[in-house]
Amino acid sequence: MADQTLCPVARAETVVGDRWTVLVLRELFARNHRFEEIQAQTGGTPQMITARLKKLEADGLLTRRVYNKRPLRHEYHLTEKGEAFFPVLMALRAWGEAWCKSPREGRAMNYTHLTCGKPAGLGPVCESCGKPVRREDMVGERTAKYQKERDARWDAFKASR
Amino acid sequence: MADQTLCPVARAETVVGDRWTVLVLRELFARNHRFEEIQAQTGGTPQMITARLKKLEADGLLTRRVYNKRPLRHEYHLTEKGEAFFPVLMALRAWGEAWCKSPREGRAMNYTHLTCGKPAGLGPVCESCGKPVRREDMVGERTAKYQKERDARWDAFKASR
DNA sequence: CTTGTTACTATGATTTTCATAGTAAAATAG
DNA sequence: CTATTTTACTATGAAAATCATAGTAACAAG
Repeated sequence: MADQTLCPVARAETVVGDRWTVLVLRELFARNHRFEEIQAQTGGTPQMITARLKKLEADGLLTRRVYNKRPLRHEYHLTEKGEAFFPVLMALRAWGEAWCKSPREGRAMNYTHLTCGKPAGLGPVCESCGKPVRREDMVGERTAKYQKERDARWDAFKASR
Repeated sequence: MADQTLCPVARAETVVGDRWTVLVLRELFARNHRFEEIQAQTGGTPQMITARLKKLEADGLLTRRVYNKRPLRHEYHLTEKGEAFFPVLMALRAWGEAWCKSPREGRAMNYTHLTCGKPAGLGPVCESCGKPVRREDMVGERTAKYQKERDARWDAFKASR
């Protein structure tokens, strides 16, 4: 865990400073827990995904859970440390929505703040009620366009074998 | 700008999904605007830094500003898009402080929330007054230990030439 | 007993990164 | 006025990571 610096950003980046790693985490937060789904939705090669899952496990962000013996199959689940990464992903999402898109492309996800029952928006606090949002107080829903995109990716993945 | 996906996280990662890029941004937020300082504090090789600065400029997160003609010298400054990345960096910092350190190592930075005059803490909202923190409402101060670390890195960099 | 499913591993070409060294264009020092 | 220093890079070649593609292993279903 220890790097050679006190800087928390540098520390964090040795763990999550990699595109594939972040995309894998995105899938885990989206409750896709299996290798195949993660591979299909991130578009990574098997060894990219294998390597990131191993490293994330070694770094304590996820655990393997057996869901089938014979043949032995695992699901990947976030630990507390992994779950704690949520605010970073939300901040990244907000920045991506605001600065990496043309307006007409539209959102990928919409979150509802369960505490107040209204849209949570992009910020660290709910745009409707102003309270800080926690993951467990929100439900995310994919927009139709984004859901379609994901379905298409899954189909394409399945077709290529 | 357009990738092949609507996902803002994936979009963002094509821009900032890289250790060096994030460390360069950290230095720019720390108001280190020159090549040498950035190189020294990130520990990158010249071409790592050159490449990231070029890409960040191409992606619209920073601009070059001439501070000396003859010889031509530039400073690198964040654009609005670059400045908007601040919440991500803060979220990453919070996660790094909370999960990538042993408690006895201590903080690297402490921020004071100018609006209320008290410590801002790690969260997206001020731990003292509860309001969302913006960059312009905060002053960060390096802890003595972290400042010393940075001074040492600078000295070592300077000594190696 | 062949086909399908899931989760990988193997391979070789390409690309990126790293460490080290060197260049260029002045400013400053002797 | 020559020699050193400063700042910002570029060049080079070895080492490591990544990519596309293909293949394997272990079982389940028909």
